[in-house]
Amino acid sequence: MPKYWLLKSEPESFSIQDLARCPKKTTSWSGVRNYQARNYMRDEMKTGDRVLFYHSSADPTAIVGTAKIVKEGYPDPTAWDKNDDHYDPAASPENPRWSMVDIQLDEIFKTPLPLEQLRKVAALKKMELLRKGSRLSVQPVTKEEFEAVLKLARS
DNA sequence: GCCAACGTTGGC
DNA sequence: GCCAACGTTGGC
Repeated sequence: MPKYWLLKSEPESFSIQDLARCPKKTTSWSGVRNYQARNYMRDEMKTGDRVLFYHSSADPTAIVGTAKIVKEGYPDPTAWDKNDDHYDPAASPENPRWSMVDIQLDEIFKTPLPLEQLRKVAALKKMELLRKGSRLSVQPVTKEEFEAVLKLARS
């Protein structure tokens, strides 16, 4: 049974269109520096899990497509790269501290689903993304929520 | 181990 | 740009 997730990205730094241009439409999800998000990637994400791709700090903020996990949690080497924006002096190859997964694009929605629209959907009432103050950049999504989002994208 | 100060996220 | 809602840090 696959699990379901939502990944946030600021399109100014990495958009779903950028993902479409990657070799094999695949990228490593590096740079996450939050323990809860790391734990999901390191411990719970499995190959074949499905992903909703969300554009934060965008106009409008919206779920813009889907992807899947193609490689399970492994060390994030940007953590010990001094020139990387997400450099962490406490991380090293011996003690990686941060993890990432690889994702591959499945689909870019013809029409993005903005937050405003998602808030109107009864099936998504409890979705973590829509909770006030929700900041987690890697979130679990229920099967029901994932399917409700897909249904919206096709309507 | 508490908690105030600080830094960050992210919608608006 | 504002600011609410976080998460992290570090003094004690």
